[in-house]
Amino acid sequence: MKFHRILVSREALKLENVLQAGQAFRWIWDEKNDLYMTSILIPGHDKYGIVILRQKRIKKEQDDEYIEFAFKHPTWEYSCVENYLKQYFRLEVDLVAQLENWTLKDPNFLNISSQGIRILSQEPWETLISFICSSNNNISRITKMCHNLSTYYGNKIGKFNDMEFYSFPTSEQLIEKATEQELRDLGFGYRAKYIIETARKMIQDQKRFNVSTDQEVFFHISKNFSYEKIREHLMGYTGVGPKVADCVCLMGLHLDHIVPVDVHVTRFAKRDYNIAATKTELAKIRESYNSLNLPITKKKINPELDFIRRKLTEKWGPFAGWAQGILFSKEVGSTAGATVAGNVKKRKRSLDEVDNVDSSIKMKKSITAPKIEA
DNA sequence: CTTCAACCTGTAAG
DNA sequence: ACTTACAGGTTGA
Repeated sequence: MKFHRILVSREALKLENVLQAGQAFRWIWDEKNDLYMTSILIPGHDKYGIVILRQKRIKKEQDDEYIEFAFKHPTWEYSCVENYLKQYFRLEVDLVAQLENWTLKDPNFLNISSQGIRILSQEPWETLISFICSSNNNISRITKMCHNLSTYYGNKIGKFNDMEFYSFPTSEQLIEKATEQELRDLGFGYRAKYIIETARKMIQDQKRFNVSTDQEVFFHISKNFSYEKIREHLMGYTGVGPKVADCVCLMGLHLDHIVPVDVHVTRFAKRDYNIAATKTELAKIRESYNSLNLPITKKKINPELDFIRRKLTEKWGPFAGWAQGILFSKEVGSTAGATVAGNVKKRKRSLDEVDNVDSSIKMKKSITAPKIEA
């Protein structure tokens, strides 16, 4: 297995804080070898492949800082994987410079490190389903759900280190193979219905936009719609409210200025920024969705949270979503009370429990319990 | 239009 | 052992 390097500082990217901290849910951490592994689809190649990443934790003096990647796929060249990873990690965005920029505008950033937290550019369909699963849920279980979707409804990709890898299922595969009851038996709870209905609507959207893949549907709406229209469309799926829609916009459709507002963001927005809307401002927000003719948004939106979203985007600028990622991590870390400064919660998946899935619905423990790193 | 209970499940904490 | 609270929300009344 040959590893290739991509130069990037740990200040700009820390795999441990990006790959398993609530943004992506299908990276597997091999604790023993300190590797991160997943299956990915590179546009232009029809088959999924396996990517392996690693990053040294300690930097020696005057050493270059880099991440390393290896891969397994019939036709990939190292350069196309490198290009893919560069865009997956959005390395064209200078995180250190952005942090400086936020610090200038916002004193709250004064003593904050980036922790190497970046916003990823993920596959939108997978992002949508993952974040539908995220509602009223914890990272450990979301991770488990995403892996189970792949294992039960995706395609077998191949093995690495004795571990079987699967693709993330398309909407078509979900409709073909999964039922609501089966997903419930797999532990999805009330989200089972959301997933089935979303997959069904996605198939309809493919017809409506005259395309044949999930990805093309997202490409279409992202290319032709404004942010408000994109969100309106996303909230047309069952189980998708403003927060999930914004997560898809930010992490799936690279709308970098979008700030998904959840309970943690709401907390620090009020506490640290004193953000509170007046009645007039709330009325104005409602009015804006009326005049733009966005009935679903109007129905699902919470004007108070939408106000917070607007204010934070206004404050932080074009990469506000990235700023949110850093503060969010800090907020969750401190509320969890179990992380040291500079480290986010880390979770692992053990190697031996993943394999060996038979056709019967058994699932449950494919992921080990969350582990907090000291 | 706002408010609020209900919703599945796994796990840590009482 | 047994109970309760909570987790990056959304829905429907």
